[in-house]
Parts: sequence; C-alpha cells; structure tokens
Amino acid sequence: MSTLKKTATTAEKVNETDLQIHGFRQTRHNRRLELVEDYVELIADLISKHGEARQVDIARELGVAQPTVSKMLKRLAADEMIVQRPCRGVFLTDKGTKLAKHCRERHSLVETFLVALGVPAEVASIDAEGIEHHVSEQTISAIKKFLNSDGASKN
Amino acid sequence: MSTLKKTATTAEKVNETDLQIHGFRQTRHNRRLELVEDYVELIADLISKHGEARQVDIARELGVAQPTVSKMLKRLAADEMIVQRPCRGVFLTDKGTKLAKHCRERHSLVETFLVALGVPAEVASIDAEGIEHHVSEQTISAIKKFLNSDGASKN
DNA sequence: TTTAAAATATAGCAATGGCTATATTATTTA
DNA sequence: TAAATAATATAGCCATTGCTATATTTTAAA
Ligand SMILES: [Mn+2]
Ligand SMILES: [Mn+2]
Ligand SMILES: [Mn+2]
Ligand SMILES: [Mn+2]
Repeated sequence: MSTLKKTATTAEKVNETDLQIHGFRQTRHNRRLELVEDYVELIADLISKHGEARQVDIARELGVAQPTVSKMLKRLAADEMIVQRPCRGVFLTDKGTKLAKHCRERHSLVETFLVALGVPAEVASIDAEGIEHHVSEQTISAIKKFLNSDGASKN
Repeated sequence: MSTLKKTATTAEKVNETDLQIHGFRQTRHNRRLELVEDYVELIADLISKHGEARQVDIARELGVAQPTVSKMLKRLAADEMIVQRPCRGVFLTDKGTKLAKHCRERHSLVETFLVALGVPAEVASIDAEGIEHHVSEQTISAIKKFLNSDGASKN
C-alpha cells in the first residue's frame, strides 16, 4: 500500500515529486497556449505575405473548418490579441504582434536546429510545429549556442 | 482580396500549403495522444518504483484532482492500455506496456539530449515533458547520432 | 465486529476545440 | 440596381480535460 507516502518523508523524494509536478503543470500551461500561438503566428505570416488574414485562409492553412476559426478568432479578440475589422480580415494588436514575433523567431530557430541536427526538412517542419511551444528561454539559448558553434566548426 | 487563391495556382504554392496543413494535422494528432502517453509512462514508473499505481499517487504526481485521474483511467481501460483491479491500483496491458516502454525511452532520450546541449537539468526536465510527444522517429535517430558523436568527441 | 480512515466513483459544472448545417452579411458581376 | 458569389456568423452537436462536492466502497483500527 501507501509506499509513496512512507518514502516521501525524505527531503530528496519530496523534492523529486515537486519537480515532477512542476514539469507537468508547466506543460499543461504550455498546452493551453499552443493554439493561440499557432494562430497569431499564422496571422502574422498571412499578413506579411498577402497583406491580410482572412478566416478562409486561416482555416485552409490549419486544415480546420471555417466556424472553428470563427470561434477561435473571437477568443483571440477577447484576449486582445487581434481586432476584427468587418470585411477586412483580422489584424494583430500590439500584444498580438509581440507574441507573434516571439513565436515566429522561436519556431524558426527550432526548425533550423532540427535541420542542422540532420532531420529531413519536411520532418523538421512537422516536428517543429509541435515542439516549439514547449521550448523554454534556457533551451532557446542552448540551441543558439549550438547553432553558432556548429556553424563555426564548419568554417 | 483573394490573393492566396490567385497565387496558389502554381505547383510550388499548392505544395507549400499542403505541407503546412500536414504539419498542423500531425501536431493535432500528437496533441490528442499526449495525455495518454504521460499516463502510461507515469503508471509504468510508479509500478517499477512502488509495485503499484494508485489513483491518489497518479493524481499527486500529475498535480491534478483525483476524479480527473479516475475519468482518464476509464478511458485508458476502454483503450485497453490498462486493467483496473479493484483495490489494487491499475496495471498495464501488453499494449500499454509497449507504449510505456516507447515513451519512457523517448522521454529519457529527449531529456538527456537537452542536458547534453547545455540546458540546466531542471529546465530540461520540464521542457522534455512537453517536447517528447512531438519528436518523430527521424528526429529520435538524429538525436541518437548527435549523442553518440558528442560522447565520442569528449573522449 | 463495528468504526474510522482511505481510496475510488459519480454528479454536475465549465472551458476548449472540433464538426455540420444553415443563416446573414459583403462584395462582385451582370 | 438586382442577382450571384464569397465571406462570416450562428446554432447545435460532440469529445476532451479540468474542477468541486458528495457518495460509495475498501481497508485498517479499535
Ligand atoms: Mn509556429
Ligand atoms: Mn506550432
Ligand atoms: Mn513522458
Ligand atoms: Mn510528457
């Protein structure tokens, strides 16, 4: 029976458990932000490529139905990430622009890193789409260092 | 207006869009499996450490409420990942054991990799908890190659 | 063997993220 | 301008993942 409770009295075990909880909690938090990040990043991409971000384009790029996008855009508007101009698509607020910039850079870094590691480009693209949302600032730093030294070692 | 539709007539653009959709689709699929993977991996860990995996322990490790675990275990049982023996915790089926083994190895590999990259151990632990679910077989291979050559270069 | 404690299950709620079918609203085009 | 087309919004459904409060069931103690 309660083996855990008995052994958890030492400082080490308690610490281990706390760290584990912290990991799962942080991951659950990241998971709640994934879609928001994908949306603002995609909206920024569409605007920079085509000058506008319409629901139909977002839906096609994401591979979801248009009402799904409609609902999410309402949430993004409520979160003050975007503004919806009637018949003119959506635009990023300052807050949305900042988040999009951060996400684009992080996404690009992760994908570049995977390719540098030898992952085929198409696979790197897919994996980066999921991985990006779980990469901390410390890991970003480590990746940047690796890419710099990796580039240097090839000179 | 419909800038995308006009430019999407070239083979390159269509291809780009398809790849993008594929990436998001694969990521959505991975996201649906994340929790199942975390559960079977944790159950395997608890059984190997304490000989049993009880709801209360799972709940504490994950940092969620017990009814949340109760519901998820029903789903895992319906998916034939576990069997629930009354008053004896849960046990992994062959299917669950196979998945757990795969997840443990992949999780461990990702965490080891992050540490090798220079990420502080505690941060690596947190990041790996989320990243692991989005790492393809090809990326696993690339990581293994890196760890081997990295280890060799330090000899 | 009752009683107390621990573990598990259920009920009922909410947020998120999907879907299809069907309006409604804008924009083009005839 | 009126009709057709395109874009967006709504309604209503479902599954998932969380929660609290409250049974119920098992196990352990008295
Ligand atoms: Mn991204
Ligand atoms: Mn993404
Ligand atoms: Mn794991
Ligand atoms: Mn995980």
